[in-house]
Amino acid sequence: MSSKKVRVRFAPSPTGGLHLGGVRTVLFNYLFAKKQGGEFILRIEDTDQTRFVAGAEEYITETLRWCGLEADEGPHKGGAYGPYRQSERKPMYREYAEKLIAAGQAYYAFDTPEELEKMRGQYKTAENPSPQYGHGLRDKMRNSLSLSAEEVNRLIGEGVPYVVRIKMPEGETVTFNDMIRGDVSFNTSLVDDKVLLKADGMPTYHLAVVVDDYLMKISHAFRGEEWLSSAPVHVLLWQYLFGLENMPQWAHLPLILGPDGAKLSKRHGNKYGFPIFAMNWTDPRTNDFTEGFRERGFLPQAFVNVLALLGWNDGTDQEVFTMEELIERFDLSRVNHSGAIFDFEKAKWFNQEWIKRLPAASWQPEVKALFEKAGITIADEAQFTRVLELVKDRCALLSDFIPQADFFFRTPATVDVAAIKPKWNDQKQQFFAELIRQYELLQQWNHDELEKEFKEMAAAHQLKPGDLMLPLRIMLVGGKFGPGVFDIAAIIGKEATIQRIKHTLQLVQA
RNA sequence: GCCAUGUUCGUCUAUCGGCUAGGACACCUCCCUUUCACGGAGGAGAGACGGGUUCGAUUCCCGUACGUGGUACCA
Repeated sequence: MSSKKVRVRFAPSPTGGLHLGGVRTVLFNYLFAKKQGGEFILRIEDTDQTRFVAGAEEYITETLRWCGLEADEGPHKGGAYGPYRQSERKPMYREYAEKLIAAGQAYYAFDTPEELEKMRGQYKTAENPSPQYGHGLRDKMRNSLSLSAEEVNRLIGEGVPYVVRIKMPEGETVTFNDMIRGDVSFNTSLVDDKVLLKADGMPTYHLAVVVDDYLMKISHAFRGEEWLSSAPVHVLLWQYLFGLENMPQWAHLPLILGPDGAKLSKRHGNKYGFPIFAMNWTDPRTNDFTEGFRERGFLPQAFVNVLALLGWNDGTDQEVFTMEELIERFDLSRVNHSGAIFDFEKAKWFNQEWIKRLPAASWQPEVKALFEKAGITIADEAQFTRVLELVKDRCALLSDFIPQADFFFRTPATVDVAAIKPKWNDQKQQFFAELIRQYELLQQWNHDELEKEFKEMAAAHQLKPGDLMLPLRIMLVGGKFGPGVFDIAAIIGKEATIQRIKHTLQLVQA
């Protein structure tokens, strides 16, 4: 076992966008595999044809690409263990289902959905709100255990639809060692006879995950904690089909929760106003839109960083990690056991850290696109870089660059005159009127010259520079924010500076 | 209901029997900054409850409570 090549897989169902929890599962898979020099496989679990959603698979692939978590094998790039879509592997599953039936470990069941519903209604009580199709009730249903062999053959011969269900043994204990939780045990009497092969011939997740993990030589299987309850079914299947010695090691990851403590869902995003999905997603059937972290203005490095620290830490106080560091430090034994509530404020902090750490060039194209979308054309890339470096400490999201820097490229739409007026007087009016004249004469239009001239003039007018800089800032920026005023004046140039001062002077007088 | 799993500041977490319980986000105060941030210094803020085991429990065991997940021909 230990000498086996590490092969892990992420096996999403292509039913919509990928949310935080899904991406974190990918991350932990990826980090674990890369640290051991193993392989990371993407497998599409599209066994439910009624839930197929166009574009979902492409969305998943693109999300992994954006996050820098690309698979070594998968439907988009092939590999030695394909196909990587379960719908394309359909013929492979039946033989295993038949094998289980032959061994008496599974059986045919002919109950229609209506009959199942009726059974649940009939046996439902206050103490047992969800009766199970298991050892207690299977004799009362229509299956190859309760029916005679002739009857079963006749039904199958007539083409009556059927499913294959696992026959859960009675009174046995199934135990397996979870890499995160340690030994976990289940009493098989309390697990129902899960459907393995559906009436349409497709396997359910339970059969498919076992067969494909075996066929694809998966060594370690990571999934969310919501799967823990069905683990005994999978363990039994491994025992029956391929031998426990070949079973991958399981790791059930703690869930990511919403602010109310329930498993994170799209609902939380709508309710609390933060993204849930990695990227924007619009459901093609309902047109239901869900915002993504990418479009909200997150850097992939930050997004990955946030996810890594939700349920894991390296034991030190370090919180900002590069992908290389994560791969190096990641250790399953340091993954928490309990679910973690997602905190959007903290996520923004991570993003801000990454914006500050990375050179502007690495995210400049994204920000430039945002500016152009806002109607601001960037002509001079070098100057744009200078502006971005100047304001980046003030931005937690890439979208923050627009309000923090648009005034470098266009006249402020509104000027906060109300912040100037109360302390305005004739002396200041005269000061700025002359400042315009002096600035027009200035030969060297740079930060130092602008400041020098400004201060000399303030002294000449017997005014305190501090009382004049805020008005100047508001004239140039429109409000009380932004980097140094003379930096701004230097960058926007003589013409714009003078024009903005003149414009505000008129507003103040009005 | 049953099964599984979990429970340290508001949130993410450290602690693998010695704790005056540490850090980060958010919050508050101050400094820096003639704006806003960034940065710096402080502050407030936690071991669900009850039993054991132990010289000593946040750490180990049991019980209770509460949370979450599961209980589909969905994954």
